[in-house]
Amino acid sequence: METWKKFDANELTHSAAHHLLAVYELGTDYNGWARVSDIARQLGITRGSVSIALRSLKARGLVTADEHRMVKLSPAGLEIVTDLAAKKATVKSFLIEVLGVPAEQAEIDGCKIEHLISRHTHDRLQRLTEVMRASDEATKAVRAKLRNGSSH
Amino acid sequence: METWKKFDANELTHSAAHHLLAVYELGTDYNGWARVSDIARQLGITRGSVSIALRSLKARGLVTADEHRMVKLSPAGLEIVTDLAAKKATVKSFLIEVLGVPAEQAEIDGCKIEHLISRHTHDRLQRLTEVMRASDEATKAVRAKLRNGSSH
DNA sequence: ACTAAGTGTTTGACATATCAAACAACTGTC
DNA sequence: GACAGTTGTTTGATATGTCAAACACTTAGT
Repeated sequence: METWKKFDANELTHSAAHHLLAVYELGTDYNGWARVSDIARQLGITRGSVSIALRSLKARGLVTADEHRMVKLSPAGLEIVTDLAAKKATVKSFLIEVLGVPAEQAEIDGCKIEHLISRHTHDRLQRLTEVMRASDEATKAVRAKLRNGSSH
Repeated sequence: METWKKFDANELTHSAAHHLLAVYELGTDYNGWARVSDIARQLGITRGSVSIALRSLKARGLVTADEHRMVKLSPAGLEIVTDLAAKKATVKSFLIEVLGVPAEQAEIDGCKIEHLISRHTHDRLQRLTEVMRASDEATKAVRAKLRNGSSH
């Protein structure tokens, strides 16, 4: 069974995923552009580390830089990060709303797994989260059962 | 937000988790004892890599070796791996039974996240899986809604 | 204009996880 | 008992992700 080795056959490492997310989030304030320093600050790592990480993201065509060293997501990078942001949101909603995990723990767990789930799992998880949000009697009953077992 | 950096503040890396699981699983056939070669074969990596990985697991007191170089989980290692095996089972059941993810994809996704979820999330996920297995009318109705949305 | 601060890069270091190849020590077979 | 195969370890290599420190360049303050 060699499934476990496919871990790093992911498109994105944990580190790369968060660098891209940082560029994306910082960019919303500046028309898509972000600076190395701000990325470093946001991720809590040094400018040097970001500089090196961006090197390979540029090489992979996921980010671009202009003559003033401002950094921006490429179309390919934007596509990846959009997908990632959707997964992040779904996982977080699921953990908090459906499972009832405390927000802080949901943040920690979600952060670790958001970029690892497949398209398929994401779709199904999103569907489940939507269904569980409904307020018909059947759903309410299931939610109630779920709550009762919380003293685990 | 520095939550993301806690990724490797995990007790266990992906690699360490799978080495421990391998010792555990191989051990069931031999009274708890496993050999480096068998671990390597099971994980699909070289004996050398396993040898090095075991070095640090020994140093951390998670596995022990006897005079014939047979490897065994320590009590601490066994405790960790028992917990891990439970998470693995829960995540897999959830993905397959509740989400309806195909078994192979569930294997891939589950393998990536099983060792990353917290105790809390595991408990809640287990509860959800149990609740969704029930065959009362309310649960059936929710499962039906879930299925209807599968054409995503 | 000068100085101080901030910015991006590079370098050398370390840790993890892997490989291939070489090695020494058993195990088995004839 | 000798030779072949298997086993566990070590070594040197590679790749990623991080750090601190040094460097050069730009920006601001006065």
